[in-house]
Amino acid sequence: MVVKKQKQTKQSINRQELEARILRSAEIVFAEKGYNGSSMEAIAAVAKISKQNLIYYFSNKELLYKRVLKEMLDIWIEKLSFLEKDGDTPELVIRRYVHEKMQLSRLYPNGSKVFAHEIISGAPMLKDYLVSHLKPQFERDVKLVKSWISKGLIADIDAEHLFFTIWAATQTYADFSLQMEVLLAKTSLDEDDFERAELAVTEFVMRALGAKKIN
Amino acid sequence: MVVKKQKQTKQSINRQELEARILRSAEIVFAEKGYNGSSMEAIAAVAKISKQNLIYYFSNKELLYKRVLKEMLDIWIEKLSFLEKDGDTPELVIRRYVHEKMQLSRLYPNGSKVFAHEIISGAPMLKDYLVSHLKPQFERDVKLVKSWISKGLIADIDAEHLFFTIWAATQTYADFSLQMEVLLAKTSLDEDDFERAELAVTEFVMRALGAKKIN
DNA sequence: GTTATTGCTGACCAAAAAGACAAGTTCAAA
DNA sequence: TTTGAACTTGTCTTTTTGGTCAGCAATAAC
Repeated sequence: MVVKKQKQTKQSINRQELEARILRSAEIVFAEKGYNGSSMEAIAAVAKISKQNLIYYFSNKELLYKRVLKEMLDIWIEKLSFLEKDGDTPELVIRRYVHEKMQLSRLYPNGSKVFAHEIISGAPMLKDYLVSHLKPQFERDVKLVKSWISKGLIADIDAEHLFFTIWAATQTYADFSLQMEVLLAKTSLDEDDFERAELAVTEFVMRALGAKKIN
Repeated sequence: MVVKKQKQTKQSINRQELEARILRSAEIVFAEKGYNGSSMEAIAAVAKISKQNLIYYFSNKELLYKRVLKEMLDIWIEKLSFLEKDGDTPELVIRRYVHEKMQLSRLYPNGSKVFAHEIISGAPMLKDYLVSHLKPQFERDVKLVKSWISKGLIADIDAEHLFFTIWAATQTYADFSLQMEVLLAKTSLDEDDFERAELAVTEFVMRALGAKKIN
């Protein structure tokens, strides 16, 4: 693919910066209010621009929403490729996978929430993307896990539901953080909470795999 | 508490029925669209009454929404009391807990989704209830698990995060059912899927507890 | 049968919000 | 410095939606 070299004028730099700021702002508002509850005006206010200017950059709400969703999903798909490098044990691969997923919950809680809202709502804007992008990766990853099982490298577990469980257990630290904050009597989850969470989840998963050594 | 005996007229019976139908309808719409995205008109349409009549029964949207939420939470709190009967092993108690939670995901997917939307959005209408009702139960249950650990009945796991993981892993079968349907190439999760899911989740949790026999 | 209560509906209103449009402003290239 | 393009804003229209209100209809009480 040919990348058109764009001259970096003052304007184009501003444009990029402002677009990024808008996307971050939209993420915050969509995460809290969902698609329908978020007004362009509210997003503009967070981004500190006028509604009209927001519309200039993203001509309508649906488009903006889809951009936010797609950004999040692209990050996930990139970071969560289940790559088996030479010499990696299944244990290490899965351990790394849990770690990465947990990082994403910590670093992108808002994007994660937008995604969650969307899926819970029946994914009206996302279904096709799931089929075309997520499903192939899922099937590949499931196949790999099943091959580990058949080679006796890990315990005989349900591969599909292993993924569902890992996703749920990690994603919950983004989506349901408020519930945990209430139950743990904290104003927000800090570094330590995430570390403890990752340790706990990793240990659960490792035991499920029948790993011998747990540390 | 004195229960006022209400005469069961034809009207009052209809009222109860219609109220229940409205609540079920509201649950469906709120689950799909969230609070802001759900219009009273849409709820009325599902319940097959006029918007004005809906407002006659539930004078405003917030009230209706809170009723739906409260109904769901009351069911949860009732079904998920972590009761230790005489002779129950920790293993059995937790096994039953997972089973109950899974049942709730299967039987009340819509209520579960409404709850999820609410928590993800920062629980604007629910925070107080969480503090007053859920937190005490959580703390009691955590305490019990910790006592099991100190008695050496189960492995030394992180009690708080054990609950977070169980909740996430079970709730996901209600909230994220669409994602699974896409990935498993099904139009809806059936009895078998839930059975398989429960088996998988139960096994994960049992292994995490360090249970000797797994079946 | 008459009256009072409960249940229901149509006509409306006010607020919110998406987005169109036109006009003005800033900036970069010639 | 001029010119055209990129950027920004104020005004207006239309649609949606939560909710009111007055009145009609069905039912229960007497």
